[in-house]
Amino acid sequence: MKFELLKTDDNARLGQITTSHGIIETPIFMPVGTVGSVKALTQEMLETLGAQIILGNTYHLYLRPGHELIASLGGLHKFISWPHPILTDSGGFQVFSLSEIRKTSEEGVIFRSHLDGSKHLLSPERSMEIQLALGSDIIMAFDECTPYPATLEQVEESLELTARWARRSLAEFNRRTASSNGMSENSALFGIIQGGMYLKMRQRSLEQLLELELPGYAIGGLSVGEEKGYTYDITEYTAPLLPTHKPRYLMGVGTPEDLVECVGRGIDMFDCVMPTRNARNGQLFTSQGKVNIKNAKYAKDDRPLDENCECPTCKRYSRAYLRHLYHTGEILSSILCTQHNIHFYLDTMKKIRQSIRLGLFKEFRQQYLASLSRVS
RNA sequence: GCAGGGGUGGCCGAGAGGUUAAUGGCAUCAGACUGUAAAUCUGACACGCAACGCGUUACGAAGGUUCGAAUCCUUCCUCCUGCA
Repeated sequence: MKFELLKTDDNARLGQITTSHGIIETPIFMPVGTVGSVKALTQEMLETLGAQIILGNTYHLYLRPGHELIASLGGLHKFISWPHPILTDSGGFQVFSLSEIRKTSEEGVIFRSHLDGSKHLLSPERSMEIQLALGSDIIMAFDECTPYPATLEQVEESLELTARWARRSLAEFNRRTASSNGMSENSALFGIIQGGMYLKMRQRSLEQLLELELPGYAIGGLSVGEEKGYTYDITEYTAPLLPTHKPRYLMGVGTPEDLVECVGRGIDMFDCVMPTRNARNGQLFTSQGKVNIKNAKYAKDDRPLDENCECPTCKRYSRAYLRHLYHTGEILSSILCTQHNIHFYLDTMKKIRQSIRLGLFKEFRQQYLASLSRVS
């Protein structure tokens, strides 16, 4: 993996990540495909929409169908027929989201499978083994996504654990790939900064992880229920302290506004479940703001969802039809709505990149944010 | 005609004298969703109002018994099943 910083415009950065499965233009949004599928979309559709990289999840793919099975079938890219870049999350987020059914120790985390209740240990070593078996282009260190709210002491303890796990992740990565710097021919290991909502703790976490000189860094533990101001403040504080010539990934963020705001604070990569999940629940993102397609007011509305949108959904179908599909529970509802939302997110990133290229990011940001608050 | 069983809020369906404006489910309306245990979850859902309270009307219809009835009695309307 190689990262080139092509241009900056204030704090916004235009760059390019080269992996063995292709080039990623940054800033980028990465659709989430937890179990080897971006829900409701085919790989063909993702390609048509211009997705450059998608996510997979260590915990979920380990449970089903199993990383060994995937490895025996030639790796995740081949298994799901996605010849483009893939990033896998380490399972660190499941430490947070499955807190009811897991137990954390120094060694790692014991999960009770949400599928059958069986016990499984996920550790830095295990996470590396799984992600390498999957053949992921970008591998995330195994971390603990610190919950919110948390006291200073809790945050400190959590970030220290994440740092120790990061060291172990790196050691295991190097051991398995016979490399020395978290970067093999096929994969690169990214570290994750924790530290809750405390700037000092963020700095501490950052210093610990920078020592490892990993090929890329992520900011984790945001958008976990905190007030929006924190998300931006922590990002604004943390991002500039990360190495200039390495990619910066803000994990799990966010809304369209978040993307623009955080590119403006120096972020290169984003992923979020929001466009896909919300699409399935009838909430669509448009150039004029959010639209709840289930609302009665769209029953007789024969306009396209977003008149400014070039996606296959908007070019062909009406709001009335989309509402009908949602209300009748048709599978096509999820498909068309997800297609639109992913298009909207990817298109936003494309416009962001273009504006940075032209040195007009600030103008774009202002105009974009203003348009989102229009009534639709 | 005889025997038996029913009619409950938009629909289905509980409740069998008093915390019942009436459990549930569906439908409807609105909201939420941020490294996916999510095609999920939450709220509203008789009507009116100066509305975390008050008033009115409600369990096929009309009477009645009772301090009190969707729940008991009478008549009527109506639906279903079996036998003729």
